Amino acid sequence: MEIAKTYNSAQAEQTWYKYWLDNKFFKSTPDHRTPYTIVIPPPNVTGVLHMGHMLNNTIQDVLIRRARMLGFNACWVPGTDHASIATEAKVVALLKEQGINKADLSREDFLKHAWGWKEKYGGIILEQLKKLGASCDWDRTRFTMDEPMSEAVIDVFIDLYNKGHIYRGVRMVNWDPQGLTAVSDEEVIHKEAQSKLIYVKYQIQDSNEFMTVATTRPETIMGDTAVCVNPTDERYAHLKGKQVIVPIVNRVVPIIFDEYVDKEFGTGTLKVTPAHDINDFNLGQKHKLQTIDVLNSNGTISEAAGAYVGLDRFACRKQIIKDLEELGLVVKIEDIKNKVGYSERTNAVIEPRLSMQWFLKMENVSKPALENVVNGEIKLIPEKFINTYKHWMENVHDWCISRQLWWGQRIPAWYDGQGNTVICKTKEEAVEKLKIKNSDLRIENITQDEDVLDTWFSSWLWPITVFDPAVIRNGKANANADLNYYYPTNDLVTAPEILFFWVARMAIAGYEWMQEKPFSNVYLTGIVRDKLGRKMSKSLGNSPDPLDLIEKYGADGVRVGMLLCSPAGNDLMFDESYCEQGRNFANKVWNAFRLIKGFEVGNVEQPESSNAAITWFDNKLSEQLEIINDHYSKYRMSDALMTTYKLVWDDFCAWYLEAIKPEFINGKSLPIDKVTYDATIGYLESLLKIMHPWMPFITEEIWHLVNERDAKDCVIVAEWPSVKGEIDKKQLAEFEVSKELVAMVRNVRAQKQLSPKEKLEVIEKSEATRSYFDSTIIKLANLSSFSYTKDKVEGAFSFQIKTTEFYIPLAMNLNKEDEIERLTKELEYNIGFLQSVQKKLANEKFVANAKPEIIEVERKKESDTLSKIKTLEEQLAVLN
RNA sequence: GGGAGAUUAGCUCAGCUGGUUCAGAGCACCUGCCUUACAAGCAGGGGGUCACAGGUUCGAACCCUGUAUCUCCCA
Repeated sequence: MEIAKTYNSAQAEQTWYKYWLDNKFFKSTPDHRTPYTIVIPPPNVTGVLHMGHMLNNTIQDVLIRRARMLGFNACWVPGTDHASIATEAKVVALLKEQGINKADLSREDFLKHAWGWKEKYGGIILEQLKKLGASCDWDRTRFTMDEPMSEAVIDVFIDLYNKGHIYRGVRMVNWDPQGLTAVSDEEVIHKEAQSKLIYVKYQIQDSNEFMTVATTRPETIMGDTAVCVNPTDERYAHLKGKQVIVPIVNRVVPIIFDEYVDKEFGTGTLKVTPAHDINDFNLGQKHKLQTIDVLNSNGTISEAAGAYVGLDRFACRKQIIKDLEELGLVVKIEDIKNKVGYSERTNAVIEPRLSMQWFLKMENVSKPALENVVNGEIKLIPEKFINTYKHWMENVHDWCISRQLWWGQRIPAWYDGQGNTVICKTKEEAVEKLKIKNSDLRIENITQDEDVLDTWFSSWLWPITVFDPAVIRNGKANANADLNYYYPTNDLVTAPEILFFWVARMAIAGYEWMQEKPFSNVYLTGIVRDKLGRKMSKSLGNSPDPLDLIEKYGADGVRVGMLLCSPAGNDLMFDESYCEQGRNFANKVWNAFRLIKGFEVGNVEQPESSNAAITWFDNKLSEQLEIINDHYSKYRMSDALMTTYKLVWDDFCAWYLEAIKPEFINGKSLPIDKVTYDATIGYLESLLKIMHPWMPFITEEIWHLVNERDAKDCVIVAEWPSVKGEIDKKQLAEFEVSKELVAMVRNVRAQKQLSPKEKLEVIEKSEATRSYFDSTIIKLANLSSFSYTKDKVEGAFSFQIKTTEFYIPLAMNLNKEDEIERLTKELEYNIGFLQSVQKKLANEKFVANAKPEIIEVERKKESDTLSKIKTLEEQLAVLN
């Protein structure tokens, strides 16, 4: 059979993904086995795969594939998030392209368009995940706005309302003037900006005196209802009880005194605009000030301002500065740096705005979610995030859950137009309930709240409702079989940026409705950045398209590449060269397979060298597998991968295969004996299993090329190899010395420019007459013989490994000067080393305080070095 | 402004309880090889004052204090 020299990834990926699907290997249903469950962080339904998804989902797939091989009933639930604001923005933009204005559409018509868009483009990202090899149970695919999932959201709202955790009120919210909706604190991104600090003069009423107020937001002057100074500020003490005139609108407002004002900032005076700043709002509440909202929802100046009506807020800012200057009221303008909030979804500058919203009281519901992370019931990986989590949970604010959008779950609040409100699922129920409150109820006057719920108000239920959306109303005691079996899930893999958005809230929901954590471990990945440390983003154009990478390097190559550079919780500086490394590794594996496949089994005796190599690799495999398992248990993914990489490349390919490879004589490879061949196939299969979670496609491909197999005999469902009971560490150490010896011989060849084909002789100075790996050494170093002597061999090239001396008799004459120089250097180093060791041992305090085993080690070092020095001196004596 | 973390080779990172010849790995680099599994490879090699300054200790990359720089989170 002709096997291609390089591995063809595209072909294998297509074949095996389909094969796995056809054989339902990803499918999970409850059975007698222990479940291992991951719920996917649902990507936005409108999203396309980016590098962050790649990283995130590769890690999940590695975990789920390994769990499957370990015999767990592995279940990875996929799905998408309706992402209300992002999706609605996209649909609005799309309609605009078609010349349709959202404002001209009814709610029903708009939703029809939105669903149409979702059906057409939604879920592209799930198809892309398949290219990556994601082994999700696709039959379980969920969408946060699926009918049953949405119903659960409403159940939750009603439940929380009935428990008294939800209230409605006028509060200062983060308003997105472009998306025309409130957004939560977490959806505001604060960025540093260059701003102008304007010093404006306000005249004191009935006086010619002015006071100067510094502001970065002069366009809100029309909403000023006070000027505030610090009560301890001497400069303004005489103004107690006075009033000032607000420029432009000439409103007379009081001067108030409050500790809140920073004497050092600006002029130590603050204009108070309760409608447009949270702190001013608080001041306004405290001092019972009037609130004048001078902005419309879209960021233009409102009627209430009395000036500049209809002008955009930023245009107004420019204009008002100009006008104030003309009035001679501007003292100076300073350039300052300050933080400005932007909407995460639309990038518009956020406007603090008073509006009627729904809130969830967080104080009580969040308690178990805090406790159980702090006490380790839910583990965060890496642990450093516990501090961040704790800090946030201890200072958690009430959650604004209403959004002025249409795409999402509509708030189940019903009004009768006469001031009565009821919370219930249907209009029919609302009628019944309102009737009790209002005897003159007119059904045509009943309206439902126009707002929808925050997207996170549905995704916080994800680990529960993907299994049983009805559990909220049925109660935990009546949970279905799926939820009972799969909940709590095992691992959650997500980005630290949504620790509060999502992770904390899922924990809250878990304890609220299941009285149990939603997951045991939260693995937090880093942000994928480019080589220069910049976040990958569309606008920068620095993000490669993951699908292009897959095409170029193969899915396995990209998976390996991603994980080679991804420490948990730290950002990763991604570079395509990692994918190249991944692809090269895949190719290495492919070629190892080609070599083995090319062996011709003959009726020959097993060489001693092969027998020894097998014994060694048997130990090595177990030793390394143990380390790999340990890395997995600590979620050290890169380490687990690198250990696997080296086990395959260095131990298996570079040493084992070289040791057992039949000799090549007269243009023909000799046959291999059956015992060695079978052992080698066995090792290859074990390695394929160990590599499978990282490189699912190539391992499956080779698995089926190695042997004829039954339809269901696939590496994806093969049993994870086990570590053998007793690992012979001594033998492993012995082989390390042999490797060193082989390397030394190769080194000598290179130095003396001897061909690798020329056989050399090596003699070891030792009491022994043979050791276990002699024949392997002869093979690997290409020796004519490897023998032992009790006496020195004169005139031969000599070197030491540990404390043992070796000789290589060479036909050519050694250059005396070179040898003396080499040996002298080594001698000097050893003398220096001896001194440092002896100094340590001479230190009474060291001997008194250090642990005995440490002192023992130092003594050993001393004696070893002494004997080494003795040997070197003897060698030099001979040369001189 | 408040909090968390980082700084180890050219790059990306390990270094877990302070003690093995402990200063490591992978990549990159340099030298030599087209040696019939693999040039996407093989063999060999160079490279770090562990950010800086103090301190604790018999002993510090590791613990403490301060400084500098960077990153992230929150307000």
